[in-house]
Amino acid sequence: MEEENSLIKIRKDKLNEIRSELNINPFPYNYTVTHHSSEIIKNFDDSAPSEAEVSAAGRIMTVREMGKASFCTIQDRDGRIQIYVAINNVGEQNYKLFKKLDIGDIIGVKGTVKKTKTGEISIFATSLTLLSKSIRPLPVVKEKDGEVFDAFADKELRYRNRHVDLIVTPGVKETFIKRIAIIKHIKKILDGKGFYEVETPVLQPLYGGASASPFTSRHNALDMTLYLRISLEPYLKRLIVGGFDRVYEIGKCFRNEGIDRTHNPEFTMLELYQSYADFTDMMAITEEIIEQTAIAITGGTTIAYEGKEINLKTPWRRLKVVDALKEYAGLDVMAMSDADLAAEVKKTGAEIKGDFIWGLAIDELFKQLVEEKLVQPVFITHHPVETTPLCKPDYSDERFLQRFELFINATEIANAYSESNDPVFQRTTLYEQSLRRSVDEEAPPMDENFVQAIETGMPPTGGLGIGIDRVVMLLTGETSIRDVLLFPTMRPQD
RNA sequence: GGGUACCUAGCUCAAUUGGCAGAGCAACUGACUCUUAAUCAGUAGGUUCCGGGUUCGAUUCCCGGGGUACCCA
Repeated sequence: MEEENSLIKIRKDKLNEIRSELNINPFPYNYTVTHHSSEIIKNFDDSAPSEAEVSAAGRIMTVREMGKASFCTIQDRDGRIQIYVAINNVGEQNYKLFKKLDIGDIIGVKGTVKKTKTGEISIFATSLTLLSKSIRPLPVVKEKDGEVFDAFADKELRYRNRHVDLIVTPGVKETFIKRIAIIKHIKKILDGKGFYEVETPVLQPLYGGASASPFTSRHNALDMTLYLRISLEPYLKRLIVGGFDRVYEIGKCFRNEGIDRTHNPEFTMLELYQSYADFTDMMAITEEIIEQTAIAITGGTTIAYEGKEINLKTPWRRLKVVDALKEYAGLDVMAMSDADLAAEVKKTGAEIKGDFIWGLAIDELFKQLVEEKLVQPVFITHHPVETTPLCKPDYSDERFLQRFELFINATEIANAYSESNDPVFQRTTLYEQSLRRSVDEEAPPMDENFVQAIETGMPPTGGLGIGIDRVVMLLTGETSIRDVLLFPTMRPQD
């Protein structure tokens, strides 16, 4: 148990005094709230002040005591409002209670709404009710004219104590409310197009749909290993086979890899699959999702991010991987020998796992030399066939795929395919991929049940994956994934 | 995986060349019936992230460990 500091001791003593001296239950069961702070301020009519009583509740954030009349500010679900507490209005017992309250306590207030002499709309309290006594002190953040003093600045403490961060750091709650709105809006768009939202297994006997190391867990009763999914793809495709012709899922995926500004071990993906569609249909859906959501959240299609201006107005540019290499890196990879390609890869400092493979070399060069330059939205298309076994080759040149990745602000936001549905081809490519496990530990194992599903017959299908956390970062201006995850993964403290 | 920086009171931060560990806010006591970063007077509050080492003496220098942030692969 944590050692008790003196501030907590003092607050526990006050808690006992409230019970024993004032005969007040510090943790009552409910309280009737008639108005929230923002409504009170919005509804206030200076020309005809109402004498009607309002009842509000919230957490005490500031206290200014002055003898027999004091001010405090409470914070509720959507803002703050000042409370005027005068002994003449609330009575002696209530005022004694007020003197024992601390920043962080949750109170209910009844009173009338008026402006103070200095013009601040306030509740002139007629009674106070303690709703919950706080015994652990909050960081004290002061604010004047929008300027914040003594901000709760230690990111480690903020992430480890997000409940505190949400209370005291301006804007944090708003970011997460935006996240909620973004996801809601995306669902609305897809629901409107006749997509069914489904839930597929998080715990899986085999994993696939991406190249990544999984988290491993164990089922005791079945005495078996289970993996946390690395993508949503394998089960959503089974549903396409099963006759759901349009499905999507927004859910957590888990990848056992490092943590940085754009990676958290658990993150949220949207994947959708549409029967009878191809990757160009997926481009149209991607454009609609991002553009329309940006308009709904930010009010327009131009967003400022890290000092750059990003224009999300559609349609977006489409550029083949090999053309992007020509344009941004000055490399005509189609005219280069394998040896030249290998030498270029080596120059970038990257390494190719296993033997030289033409398509993977081109993919690596793209990642190393081009990605960082793709600030405005662009669909990068036609990756080499070796980059994934789950996508159809393009009929006009079978060395390349009917695939795109969407880049915005040098970050991969979406990835889409004309999904592979030739079962003979699919069995071969997945088997070959599983063999790569000897040189690439991220290559997923062979999934016989998945191949059998494809063998049953999957319609031509367009598939799309969107990194929700990255979309939220883009639309909220946050530069770290940790600032758009309520509870980012942290190492244990001790 | 590599590099750099940071970790001091509940919070935000100081501490000169290695020389008594400090301030503001918060807390506590008192004054104050329209304050708003309230004000005024006073009081208290520390395992300087952890473990070693050098030294008469370490928050400071060295080694190891932990955590976080930023940059790079």
